[in-house]
Amino acid sequence: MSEPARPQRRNEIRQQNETLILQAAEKVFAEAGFGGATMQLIADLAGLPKANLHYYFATKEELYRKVVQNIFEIWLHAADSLDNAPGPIEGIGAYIDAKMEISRRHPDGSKVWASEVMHGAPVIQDYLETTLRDWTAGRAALIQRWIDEGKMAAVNPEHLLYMLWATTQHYADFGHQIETLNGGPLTDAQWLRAKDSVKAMILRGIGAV
Amino acid sequence: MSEPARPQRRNEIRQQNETLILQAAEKVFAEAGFGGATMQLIADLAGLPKANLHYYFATKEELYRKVVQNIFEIWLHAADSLDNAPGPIEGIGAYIDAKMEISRRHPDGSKVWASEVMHGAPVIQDYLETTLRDWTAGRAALIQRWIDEGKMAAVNPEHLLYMLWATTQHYADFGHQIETLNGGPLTDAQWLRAKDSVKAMILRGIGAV
DNA sequence: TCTTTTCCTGACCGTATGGTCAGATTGAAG
DNA sequence: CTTCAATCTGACCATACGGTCAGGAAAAGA
Repeated sequence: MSEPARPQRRNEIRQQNETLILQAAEKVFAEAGFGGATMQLIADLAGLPKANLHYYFATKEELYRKVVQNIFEIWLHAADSLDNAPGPIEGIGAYIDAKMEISRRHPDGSKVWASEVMHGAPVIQDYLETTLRDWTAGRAALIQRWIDEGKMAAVNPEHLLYMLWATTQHYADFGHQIETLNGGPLTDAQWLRAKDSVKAMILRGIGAV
Repeated sequence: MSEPARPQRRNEIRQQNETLILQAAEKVFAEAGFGGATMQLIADLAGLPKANLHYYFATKEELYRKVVQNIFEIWLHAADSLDNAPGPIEGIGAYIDAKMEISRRHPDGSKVWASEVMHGAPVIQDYLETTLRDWTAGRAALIQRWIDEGKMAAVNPEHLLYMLWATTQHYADFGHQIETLNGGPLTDAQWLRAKDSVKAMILRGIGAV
């Protein structure tokens, strides 16, 4: 085997421990916020001594930055569904599907992102001003094109994007509230219904039928 | 004058300092999160010595609890617009107006609430399970009644409520992101457009026309 | 095998934070 | 004026946290 299951190859040690730490960090940052999170908690969750964390990530800020950057990557790739779609029904429908799936599979990441933005984006302000800004402008233009082609109602593209973000991420960021009102975690069927409800209301709301 | 402008009446001293501290606390908690906020920061913002804070609020947790409870009150009263409305156009329209206004006027409160829920509602879990649960059930029934009367499409009432919360609160919680994309704070006209966009998309989305 | 580089970690340090307290100050009551 | 209770605050304390470091273990290279 050239790729053994429990190896101690140098390359893999680094890779393995870094992802281990990043996963633990994402969870702790999501649950406690940046200020409430402690390196000791992250270390315990990762099953490593605290000093080992500082070997891979010099400071708490650096570790946090990596966590946020990872989330941002996932976020952006979710938008591939929007592009190359013939119209809003397929494009926005698929985008909602993708974002709802992220809310379900990566709720911690969503919370860290929300927390970061709520606190004024001290770490990823530059991303907002460059990458996200360009991204938004591009998709707004795409939506405007669909409007001009008579494929949907003349809604404001930016506010439509905000609504898409808000509605889908709500199921992650406010998942605890939803679970409390629901009397427990959403089942597969309930997630499906949530997704369908969101898609139905938004697609009808933008006149794409 | 029985109510002088700068009095030092015992009653008013307490009242005045408590609200002063609560306002400062709301801002600091919103900007830094519970873990990142410090009593010293709150004291400085309130213009009082730190020890004075502990005279009015024994612990950081107690102060935080009061802040969250205050927000919750405002939240609930915003729903009066829903009740006693003849139908969804007036009721939900007014509710969106009210919640958008709160997002504009009390963004800090909204952020503290979001943060509290995201971290698993350690402080207001009982409120979620009692007050909010009853509240939600009542409004869901109201929406269902409108559906049964043919005044709107047969959407899922709970998911409609989630969409209303998510969309309106997004303008407070993610206000920094929106401002960055917008190139500055929203003007009066832009807030009006935001409100109208949200109302138009949601009302059309639920088939209330 | 010997050397070098990477990885690992217990013990430690300086600082910041939440909270305390004794005593001063100030308004109310008689 | 005197008394009493409420209000205020500088100084202080114990703790917890982020971060450091010297030195040991282990893999890679020669």
